[in-house]
Amino acid sequence: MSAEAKSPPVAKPRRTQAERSQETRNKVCEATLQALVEVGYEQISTTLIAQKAQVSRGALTHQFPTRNDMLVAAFERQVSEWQNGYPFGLDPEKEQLSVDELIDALWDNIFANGRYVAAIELMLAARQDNELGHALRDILVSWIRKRDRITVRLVGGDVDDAEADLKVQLHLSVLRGIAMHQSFDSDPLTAQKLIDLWKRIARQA
Amino acid sequence: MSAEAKSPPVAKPRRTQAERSQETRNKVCEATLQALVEVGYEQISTTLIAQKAQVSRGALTHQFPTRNDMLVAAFERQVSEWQNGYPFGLDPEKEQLSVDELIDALWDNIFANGRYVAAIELMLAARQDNELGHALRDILVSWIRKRDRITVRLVGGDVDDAEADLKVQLHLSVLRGIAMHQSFDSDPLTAQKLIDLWKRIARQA
DNA sequence: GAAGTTACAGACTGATCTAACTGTTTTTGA
DNA sequence: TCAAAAACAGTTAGATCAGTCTGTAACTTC
Repeated sequence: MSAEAKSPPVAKPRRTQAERSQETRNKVCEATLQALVEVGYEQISTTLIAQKAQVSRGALTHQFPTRNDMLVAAFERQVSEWQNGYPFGLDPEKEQLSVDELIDALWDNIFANGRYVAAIELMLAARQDNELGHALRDILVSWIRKRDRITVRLVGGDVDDAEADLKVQLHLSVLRGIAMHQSFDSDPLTAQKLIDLWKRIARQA
Repeated sequence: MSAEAKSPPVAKPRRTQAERSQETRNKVCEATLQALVEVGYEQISTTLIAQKAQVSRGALTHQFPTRNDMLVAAFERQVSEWQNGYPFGLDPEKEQLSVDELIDALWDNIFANGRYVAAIELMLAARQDNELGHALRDILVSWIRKRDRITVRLVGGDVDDAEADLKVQLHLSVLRGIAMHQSFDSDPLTAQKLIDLWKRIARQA
């Protein structure tokens, strides 16, 4: 008699290939972003990332043939996270934010995290690397464009209003500058004080 | 008999050792700063710098035993340049600047130049390198402290006035953010527009 | 359940870089 | 004038790293 005649259709694998791939890619990207924050671009090597991600170097190179592929994927993932969290579940066509709310939302969702500076570091490092630089720039500009358009709407401006756009750019520049300050300054309270001061000033303008 | 008894005092050398040293160091530091702007930290190697500085690698390593020594010296030189140009020949105890003048002065003397971003890149890259990072930080904090104290006086604040100090920090953060923006943005006019907008807003506050 | 495909593991290689080292030239000091 | 010191030039050793390659395991398709 054959119990195996009616064998289970496929003997369901524990994890599909797609799942395995995705898991490895996730681990590598996450480790890369962490390493970027913790030890900086300079220290990143494929060997280090493989160790950090608890993945063999072979697995890493299989998923990301070149080091740049790995860096681009990590960058893309971070940008995606920013995109997914923006505009905070609001509908810019219907809802608007006060200046205070906008500043807090931008800061909390984008700039407060060490990963913003890590992204800057990556962009700076890749500035002159034609291949990597262009790849990162392409990812960035598409997000920037989207972010800026949404933000202008969020503060009640028109998409084509150059003046409103400039104001948004100033908001972003201020927070960017404070984020950079924070990454070097030892006192974590200074950043919040600067944000509060900026809120006060921006409210009047 | 001795013609050499009254020998010419020294037979003046073309260049003294001190001059030769200084010249080599100058060339190397200058080349390093240029390379930092042009090709970025990532691409900098002692070989490249030696070529760029028109100096043999031997001369370079003689003056700067390690790569870090070279980087630190270049950084120090840049900070010195900022120090020497500040506070623009004014006496902060007697003269004061308007908000507009302060913003222009800070921008023109520190932030406008690509070397500001280059310095940021260096600081970021060295963030986790204990040896290099500490050396750069030490150079930076001494200058920062001095700069901030002078700037507070320049706008008429008291050295111990926390509120005035915070305002200065915000000015610096805004310009820092705009400088970063500029280093990525293709349109060179945006920076000036942002500065003008910031002037308008800062004037009112 | 067998053949084919994809994921993974780890060793190897060539290129590159820093730091050390050896030898040469120039300057200095007596 | 001559010996010592400093500046300079170029080579080499050791380490690291990215990318390649070979072999194995897991999954998929027919």
